[in-house]
Amino acid sequence: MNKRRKSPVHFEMTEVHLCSRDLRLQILSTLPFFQRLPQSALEAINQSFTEKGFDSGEYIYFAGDPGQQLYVVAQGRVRLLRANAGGKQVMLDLLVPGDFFGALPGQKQEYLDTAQAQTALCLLTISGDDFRTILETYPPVALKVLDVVAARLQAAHHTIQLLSVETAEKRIAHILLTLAAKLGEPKSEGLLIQAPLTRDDLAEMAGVTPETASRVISQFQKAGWIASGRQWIALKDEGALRALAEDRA
Amino acid sequence: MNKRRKSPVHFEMTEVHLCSRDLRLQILSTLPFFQRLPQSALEAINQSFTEKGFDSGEYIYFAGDPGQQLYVVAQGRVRLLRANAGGKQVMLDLLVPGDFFGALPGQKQEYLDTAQAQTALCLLTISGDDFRTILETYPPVALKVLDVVAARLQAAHHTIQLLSVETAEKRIAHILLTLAAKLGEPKSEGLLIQAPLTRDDLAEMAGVTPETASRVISQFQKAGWIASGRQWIALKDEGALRALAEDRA
DNA sequence: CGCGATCTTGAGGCAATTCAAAACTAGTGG
DNA sequence: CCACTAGTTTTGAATTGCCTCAAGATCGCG
Repeated sequence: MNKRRKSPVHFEMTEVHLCSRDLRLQILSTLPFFQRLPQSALEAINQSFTEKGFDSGEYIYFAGDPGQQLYVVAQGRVRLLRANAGGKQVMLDLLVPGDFFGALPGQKQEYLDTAQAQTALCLLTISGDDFRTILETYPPVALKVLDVVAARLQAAHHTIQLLSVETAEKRIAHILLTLAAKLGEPKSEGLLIQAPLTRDDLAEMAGVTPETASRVISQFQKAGWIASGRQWIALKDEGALRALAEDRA
Repeated sequence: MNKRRKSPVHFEMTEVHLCSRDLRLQILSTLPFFQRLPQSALEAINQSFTEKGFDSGEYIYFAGDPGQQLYVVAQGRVRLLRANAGGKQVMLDLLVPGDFFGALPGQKQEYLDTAQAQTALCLLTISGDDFRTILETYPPVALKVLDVVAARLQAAHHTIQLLSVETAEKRIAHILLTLAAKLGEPKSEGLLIQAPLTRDDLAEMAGVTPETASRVISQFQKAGWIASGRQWIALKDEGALRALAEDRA
């Protein structure tokens, strides 16, 4: 019983992945904040971006590195991390295509967090100054960016609340629900989280140790709420998880 | 020994405090994001704001309340809170004159956190729609607001890191340093944090219980790093605290 | 002076961590 | 095709940092 299944997640190849030229424009035009811009503007903006590929596991930059680049995920997933002196780290965010990260507007000369490729990656990048110029040139874009950053602030506040007042069990339930909403795809196993997700990853998101994450996952599995294996998790009973997460259990 | 001193913090009166008419304009023009605007624009913006007073302890709004108002602190201090079903709460931020809060741009129809007057208060308020109109009318303002929100996101990420990987002791050291940088005034007792600050407040900021906060404060006091009494704390040895906070101890 | 609120301190308990070892998985090459 | 191996996951036992519960001390105010 409790047989572990073969991974249903389709992993990207691990070689560097460059975006094709037309893909670039397509990605840019799909970005929520560049929508409704005239084609000419998109062309101009496209000029300012450079593409860059990364292998899975590679670091894009480290906290403390000097730099002012802004990145946009075209393909793949990026882990945004912070580590303390003791080496323990948190995952602040898991970025998917369309998300931006790096030097946010009005930031100092150095990166405050670490960015790592979770999968093979294609990024579009632009200097902070050039990005600011775009924002100044196209005010509607600035408003869109503001909306995105404000939404992220709310998400961060939610995380702070979880870390402060909730148990490990509830934090992990919350994170599974968030990930499923962001990356979930219906499969035979349940709502599969489409990203290679180790126990360590989960632990870093929930602010617990990998062992605790594993114990909680086992528990959820025994309850029949999820299915999971190596580097993947699928939700089978979202309602039950939500009930637990929201104290309605 | 360890005699407790009389509170050196000057507490505001507890009655509702309304801003004088000219104070309003002065406050608005002092706001970082309305600077460099022509006087005429300031006048127009001023029209859109309404003033509102609150007693110390009063709630401005609760999480879940429907509403779309944006608030700017003119005088006093505001606690931004989130509570869970069990009643435990976190303080997300302590807002001082010039800070805004409430319905951030592009937000749903309800408040996600709770705002409470920590002191007698004078607020300026504007509807989310009107604020958005201002941002659309004056693009430089939108950029300024973006900078502020981005900075808050960084601060929130820092807090997440603290809560995830640091001990109660270090978290409290961090918070004292942050508060001192924001509200500190040099006094004979040391760098005094100019706000009524109970152990409960500290506990809510650090994500610990009031008892733990008290124990840590006692410890810091014995080490001679801080002085403290009822509702106040002053830093005497910032360096030592920073060394502890940054793992250089 | 006495009351209510704040703060301190102690003792016991518990959730989560640490340390450690075993079980499992997926990919590798014989 | 199967055994081998490196990485991942599970599980156990002991430890600990923080919480809970509770009493007592202290402060500031009317």
